[in-house]
Amino acid sequence: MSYSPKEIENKWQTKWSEQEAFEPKDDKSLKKKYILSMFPFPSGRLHMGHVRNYSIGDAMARYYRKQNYNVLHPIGWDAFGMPAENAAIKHGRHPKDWTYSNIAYMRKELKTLGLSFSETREFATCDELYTKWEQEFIIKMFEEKLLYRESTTVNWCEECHTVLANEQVEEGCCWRCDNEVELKEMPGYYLDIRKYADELLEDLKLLEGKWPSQVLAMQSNWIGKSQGLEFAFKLSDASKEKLGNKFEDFEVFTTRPDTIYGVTYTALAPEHPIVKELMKNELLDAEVIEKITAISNMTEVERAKAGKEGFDLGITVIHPLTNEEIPVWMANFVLASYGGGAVMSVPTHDERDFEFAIQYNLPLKYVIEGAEDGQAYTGEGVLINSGELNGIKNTKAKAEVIKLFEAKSLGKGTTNYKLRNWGISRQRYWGAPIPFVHCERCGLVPEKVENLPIALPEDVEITGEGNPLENHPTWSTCACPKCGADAKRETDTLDTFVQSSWYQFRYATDPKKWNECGIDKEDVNYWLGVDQYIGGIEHAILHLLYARFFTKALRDVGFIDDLKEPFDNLLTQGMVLMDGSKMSKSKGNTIDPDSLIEKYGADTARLFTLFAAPPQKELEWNDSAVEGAFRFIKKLYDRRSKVSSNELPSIDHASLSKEEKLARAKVYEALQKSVDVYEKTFAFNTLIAACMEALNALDKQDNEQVWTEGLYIITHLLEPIIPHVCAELSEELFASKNLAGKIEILDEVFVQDTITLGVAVNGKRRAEIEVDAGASKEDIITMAKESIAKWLEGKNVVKEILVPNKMVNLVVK
RNA sequence: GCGGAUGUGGUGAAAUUGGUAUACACGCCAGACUUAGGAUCUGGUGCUUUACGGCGUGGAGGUUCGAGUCCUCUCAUCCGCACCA
Repeated sequence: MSYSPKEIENKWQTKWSEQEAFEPKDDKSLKKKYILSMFPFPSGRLHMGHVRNYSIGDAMARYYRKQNYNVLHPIGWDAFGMPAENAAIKHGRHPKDWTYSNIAYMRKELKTLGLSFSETREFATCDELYTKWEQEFIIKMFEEKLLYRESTTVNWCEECHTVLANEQVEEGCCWRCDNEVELKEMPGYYLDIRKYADELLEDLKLLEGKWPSQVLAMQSNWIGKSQGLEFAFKLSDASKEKLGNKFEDFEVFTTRPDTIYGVTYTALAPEHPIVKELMKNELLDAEVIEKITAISNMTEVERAKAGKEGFDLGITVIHPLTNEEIPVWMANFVLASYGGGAVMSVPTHDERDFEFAIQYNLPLKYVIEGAEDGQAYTGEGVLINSGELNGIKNTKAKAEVIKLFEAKSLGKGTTNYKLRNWGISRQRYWGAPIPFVHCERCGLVPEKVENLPIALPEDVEITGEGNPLENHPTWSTCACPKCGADAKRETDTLDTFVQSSWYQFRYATDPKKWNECGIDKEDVNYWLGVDQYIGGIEHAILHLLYARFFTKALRDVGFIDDLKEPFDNLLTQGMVLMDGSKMSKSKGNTIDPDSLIEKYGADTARLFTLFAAPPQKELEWNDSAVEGAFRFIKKLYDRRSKVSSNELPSIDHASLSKEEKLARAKVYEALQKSVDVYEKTFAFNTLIAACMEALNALDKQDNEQVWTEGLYIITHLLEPIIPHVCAELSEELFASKNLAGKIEILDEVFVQDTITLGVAVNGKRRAEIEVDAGASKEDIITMAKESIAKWLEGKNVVKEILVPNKMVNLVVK
C-alpha cells in the first residue's frame, strides 16, 4: 500500500483523542515539563506562522512525553479584541458569535495538524469564567494600590476609538491599525508597573542565556534606567511674583551633574504647570500662547519631526551653586512625562541643548576640558570654570556633585526610568469589563467579589460610534456596592494584554478547580515556570513585559507564591516569508495551511516547517522543498518492507560489511544528535538531515537486521516531528515499542574497519588516505607521506601532526 | 545616535566548538524506465583551468602546524529603540 497521509492522520488523531493521550497527570511527584506556544487570536483561520509555532512546540512536548516527563502542553484562545468588533461593524455579526465560531473552526484546523495539546485545559479568554477571576485580581490590585484611576494625557486612536498604552504606539501610530495616534486628556485605569521597574530590570539577569539576547536588550532599553541628580531651581523673586506666588521652584533631573556649572538656561515642557500658569494668566504674548498650545496638541513623534522650537518664558531661576540668574524657556523637546518635565540645559556638553542654544542665541559656558569651539563636547575630561570642582575628572565629579547637593540639602541622587505606567482602559465593547462602580457619595468603588463576573451585555448595538457599553440603555445602571445608592458602572474594558498576562497560570491550574479559583497556587508551584515558551519576536516588549510584571504583581497581592519569572526559556521563531516578504493577506502571498494539509498531509507540513530553516530564523516558503519533504516521508514509509522483526535486534557489529557498519553509524549519529537538538539547540533541521543521511546509508546495504534497527530508531527520532506516519509505522512494525522511553546509544557502532583521513601539507589539503582502524601513528604517517610524495620532493618534513580520525598535517620546508 | 544580530555554492542551509568547508535538501545537468512526464530511479553539480594546478566562508590584517570558527580593524545588510536630559 502506498503512503496515504489522510487515512493515517485521521486514524491517529481520532485515536489520540479517544485515549486522552495528551492530558497531563495529576501526580506531582513526577518530573515535569511545561511547553507553551503563544496562544492564537481567533481571527478565523490558521496561517503558516501558527503552523510553525505549534510544530516547534509540539516537537518539544512529544519529545519530553516520550522521555517520561509529565508534560503540560496546552492551547487556548486570546479571544477579546478589536477585530471581533470590526467584524460586527462590517458584517453585522455579534462579536461573541464571531469569536466562538472562529474558535470552533480553528480548533478543527489545529486538530488536523495532529498537535499534542491537552483538550481539557482549553479555554477562551472571553469565557465569563476567565473574566470572573481576572476581575478579582484587578480588584485586589486596586486594594493593594497597584491599580489606580487618573486623568491624564493619553494616546488615542480615532480609528479604534480607544486609548492605547505607550507600548502599543509604534512610531506614533496605532500598533493594530497603523492610524496616527492623537493625544487626549481623559480618565483611565493604570497599573503601577513602574513600581516594578527595578525588579523587572534586575531579573532580566535570571534570563540571560535562556531568552534571546535581543529580547533582553529590548526590555532593558524599554525600562530605560538612568541614574543622576534631582534638584530644584528656585525661582527669582520677580518671577515668583509674576506667577502669583503659586510656585517656589521646579524640579529637574540630570544624568550629568558634573556639568552643573555649565548651565546657562533651563527648559520646561509645554505641559509643565508653570507654563500652563503663564498661559492661563496671559503673561506671554498671544502669539506665543497660541504656538505653545499647538505644540501641546502634537504627539511626541510630531514634535520630533518638527525640529526644535522654544520660547523665552520671561522668568528666571537661581543657579543653586553660583546664585546666577538663569533664563527659563519652554522647549518642545522636553518631555512632560520624564524627569518632571523640566531640564537644566548645558549647551556646551549636550548636543540637544547646543542646537537649541545656537538657534536662540543663548550663552555657552564650557566646563570640561577638551571641547572644541562650534560644537558640544560630550566626552570625558577635567572640569574647568567649575569653582571648587576645578581639576576633577568629570567622571568622578558626578558623584562629587551629588554628594555636594546632598550635603547642602539642595538635591539628591536618584534613579529615573523611561518605563511608564500601563494604561489598561479601553473604550471598547469586546473586552473584560473593569469591575468598578462610580458612586456620587462613595467615589470609585470596586464591585463585590461575590458579584463577579461583571459580564458583558449581549444585546448591544455595535456601530463603531462611541463605546457600546456607554450607549447601552441600562447596563451601566447599578447600585453602589458600598452604600446601595444608585450608581454607574464603569464602561471601560480591560486591555486584552491583561488576559494574556496570566493565562500561563490558568493552564497550570487543574480544570477541576476552575470554578473555585482563578489560579491554584500548588498547581502553579508544580508547573511553573514555563520550561519552554515559543512565540514571535513581535511580543518582545508588549506581552512579555506585561506577563513578567503581572507575575510579580500577582505574587505580591497573594495569588501565587514566590515565583520570579513566568517563562524560564524563550524561543522566538522567525517569520514565514514568501518571496522575501512576510506572508500577508493584503499582499496576497499567503499559503493556506488547510490546502497544504489537504494535498500533502500534516506530517509533510510539519516536516517542511522544521526542515527548511532553524526555528529562530526566517523561513522562506518553497513549494518544491515541500515536495521534497513529502518525498522523504513516502520513502520512509515505503522502506517498512525491509523490517523483519518487531524488536530492536542485537547485531554482531564486527561481522558486518563496510556499508552495513556505515549505515549503523549514521543511524546512531542521528540518535546521538537528537538529545542536543530536542533539549538545547532546537536545530530540528540538522536532526532531520541526519535522519535523511541515515536512510540514504541504509539504502546502500540490505541487511535485514540493520534495516530493522535503523527504522526502529529513525521512527523513534522523528515521531515528535512527523507523529502520524511514525506512529503508524511503529505500530505496524514494532508494536509501538520504540515510542516509549529512551534508546541506548551503542558506542561499538562508531567503530569502522577503515578510516579515511585527509592529508594536508602545510595545512593545505592535498590527498586522502584510507587506513585500518587500528593503524599505528607511524604507519599512518608513512602512508600519508607516500600519498603526497610529489609535494615532498626536495623538502624536509619538519613536523608531523595527526588528528585522530580526521587528518594528517605535514609541515615541510 | 544607542542597542541587538547576521554575512558560507544558483537557493534554503550544515560544519561534534581550532582539524578534510559546503553535510542534508531544493534547483540545475545527464542518463534509465516510459506514449508522455510537473511521476519514479541512477549519476553529476563551489568557482576557474585543456590539464597539472590555482582560488574560495563580506573585506584587510594577526595568532596557529592548521582559522568559517579565536584576536584587531573595516564594510554591508536586517531588526528594535530613539530629543529620556
